[in-house]
Amino acid sequence: MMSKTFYITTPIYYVNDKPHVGTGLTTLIADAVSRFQRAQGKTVFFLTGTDENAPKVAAAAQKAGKDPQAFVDEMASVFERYWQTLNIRYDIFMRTTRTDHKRAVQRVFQQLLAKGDVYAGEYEGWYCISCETFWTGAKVEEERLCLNAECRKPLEHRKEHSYFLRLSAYADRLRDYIQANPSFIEPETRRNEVLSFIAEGLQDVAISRLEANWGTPVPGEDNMVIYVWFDALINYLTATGWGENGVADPILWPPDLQLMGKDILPRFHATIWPATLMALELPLPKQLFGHGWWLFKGEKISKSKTPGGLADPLLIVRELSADAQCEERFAVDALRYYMLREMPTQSDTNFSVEALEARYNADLANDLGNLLHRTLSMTHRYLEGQVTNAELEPEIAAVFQKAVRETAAAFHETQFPAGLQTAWEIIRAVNHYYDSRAPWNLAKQGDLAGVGQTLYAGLEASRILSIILSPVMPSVCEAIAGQLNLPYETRWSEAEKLNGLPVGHALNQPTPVFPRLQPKAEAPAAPEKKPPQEVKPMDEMISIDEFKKIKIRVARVTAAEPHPNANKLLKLTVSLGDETRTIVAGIAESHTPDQLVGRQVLILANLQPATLRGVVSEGMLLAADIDGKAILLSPETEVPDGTGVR
RNA sequence: GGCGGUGUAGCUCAGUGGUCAGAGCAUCCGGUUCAUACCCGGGGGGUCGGCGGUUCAAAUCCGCCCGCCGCUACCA
Repeated sequence: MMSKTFYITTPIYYVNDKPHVGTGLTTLIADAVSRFQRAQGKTVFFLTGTDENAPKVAAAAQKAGKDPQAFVDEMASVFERYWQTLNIRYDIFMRTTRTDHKRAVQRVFQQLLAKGDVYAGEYEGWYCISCETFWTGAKVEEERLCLNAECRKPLEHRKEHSYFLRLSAYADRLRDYIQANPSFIEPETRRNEVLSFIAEGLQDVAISRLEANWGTPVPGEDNMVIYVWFDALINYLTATGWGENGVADPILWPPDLQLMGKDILPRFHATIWPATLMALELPLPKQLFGHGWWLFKGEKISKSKTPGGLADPLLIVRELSADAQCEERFAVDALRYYMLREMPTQSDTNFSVEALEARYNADLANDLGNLLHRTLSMTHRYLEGQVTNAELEPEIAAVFQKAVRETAAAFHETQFPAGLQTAWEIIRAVNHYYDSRAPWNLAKQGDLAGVGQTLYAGLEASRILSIILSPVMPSVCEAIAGQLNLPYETRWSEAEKLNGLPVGHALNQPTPVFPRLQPKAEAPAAPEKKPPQEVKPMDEMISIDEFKKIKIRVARVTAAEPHPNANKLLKLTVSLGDETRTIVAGIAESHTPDQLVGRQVLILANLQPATLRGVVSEGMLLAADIDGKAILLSPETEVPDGTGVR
């Protein structure tokens, strides 16, 4: 029987935006793991792809004036181009618009329906069209805004016939499984998060949506499609050909490693997904790995705050390549190295061009590149470019072997920062060794045998590095092998061997792979670049008539007290002259009650009342928002309470 | 607020009871010159977030507090 293939996946990405450094990181980790596993002799099946069945996609296509299928085709190819440029070698680019996928999803649906793990019911609740999610809870009832912090759009009340996945029935099994198999969810902090998420109680999830035009139709229903997340998760299964007969291919199934950002782990990959597999009586993935996020200057990457160029891997590569005068494919490898050397695992990590450049110079130009270059230069200068001695001193050989072993152990655990750090021990050891042996002095003394023996350490180090670094920097490693006049070798077992360069082997002339980055001349007080003003499309504008519907009035705070049942809210009593109202405001973190009494403030007066933690609020306090901190607005001079604002 | 993390040199981080607490980068000094102004050595720089406790011995275990992060829950 054939041995099990190493099956590794990234999430399939939403096609409504091009890749950024976040999706780039997940995909890069997957590529490096794939290359490493291949180097270990495994057959690898590496899946990435695009999630195309979201109703939002159809809407975006319509807006762009395109046919939805043409639109997703275009976006899918944008992703494929990105991955090609970053030298990502996947085996399958999965797309959920594939008919075999859709058929297989329907098969899952029918199978679970027959078993009772999917049941028909009625869904009533608040729905975010943009996020394609129903939200529940007191907060939603009150504010009717999407709970997704990035979205916060108004929700729509929907009551619809729906199908549910009986997730609640799997909560105990899931919890037990996770506890019995700690390596199922890594790293540990994610595992704890998932366990507490489950402990809070898993609700059955609606897995159908009313929608006729785009998505995977629910079997036997008109105008109903499968919920896009449920549809998307199943891609990992349908990509293996499961849909053909409903039997999992034992060569491929289950996945060995499923990578993703931490945000989509608890709610989807660690609950809905394994519960679905349990319901299908299929083995669960061996491991779900949720890495942390890249931050920009300590803040979460976001479309509004992060300058576009910083988040686009291709622009970063292009700029580095231009600044350093290195080939673009090597700049790609430099970015790959940086991302994996500093990859966020437990917590989030800052991403910065400065840090990338620091790694480039210190690790790649000064260490890796320079070691190869000085070694080859001396070989040509003293030994006519030939290997004259193929015997490593035992001490240095031991260092190499230990580093190769430890690097492999770290890569096996997806610990690239540790693995790369260990690999660099080899470089450090050779630089030390050169310093103690001073082959340039040996040459002056005519001890060419000594020179040959010393330089052999650098040659072997370069050969070994060209193998063990190739999961991370494939193009660079190929170039190193080329300068050593060796065929490009990626098999790890060849790195474990010593003395791989025979006496008499002729080396090629060295060329710097990573030319050193020169410190940028201080830009002569470049004027602060203003981001181009975004032109608001007309549909975000409102008419004067719409504005006239909004009644803003001046009110005086006559009393203020903490909300009896909430710690971020204050309960205010305000006077509008002829009328007194109670207003609940979320300003307890920025204001104390006594700071407010007597003040004039602006309120939105014709807002529907809402109950907030048991207190009816009859209006909304207006305030400027500085990172969530409220700065209250007041009239320029005292005016009669209740004065209207226009 | 609840739950889970985290806080160690200017920066990024190792270090889960036991020599004066470590590495890389940065910085300063020295050496070297084969090499991409590179490499090698050395120095400076830390009350290991704070306060208590356990112990012969704590960055490491326990308790409380503070800061930051994540999930979650009331910022109309």
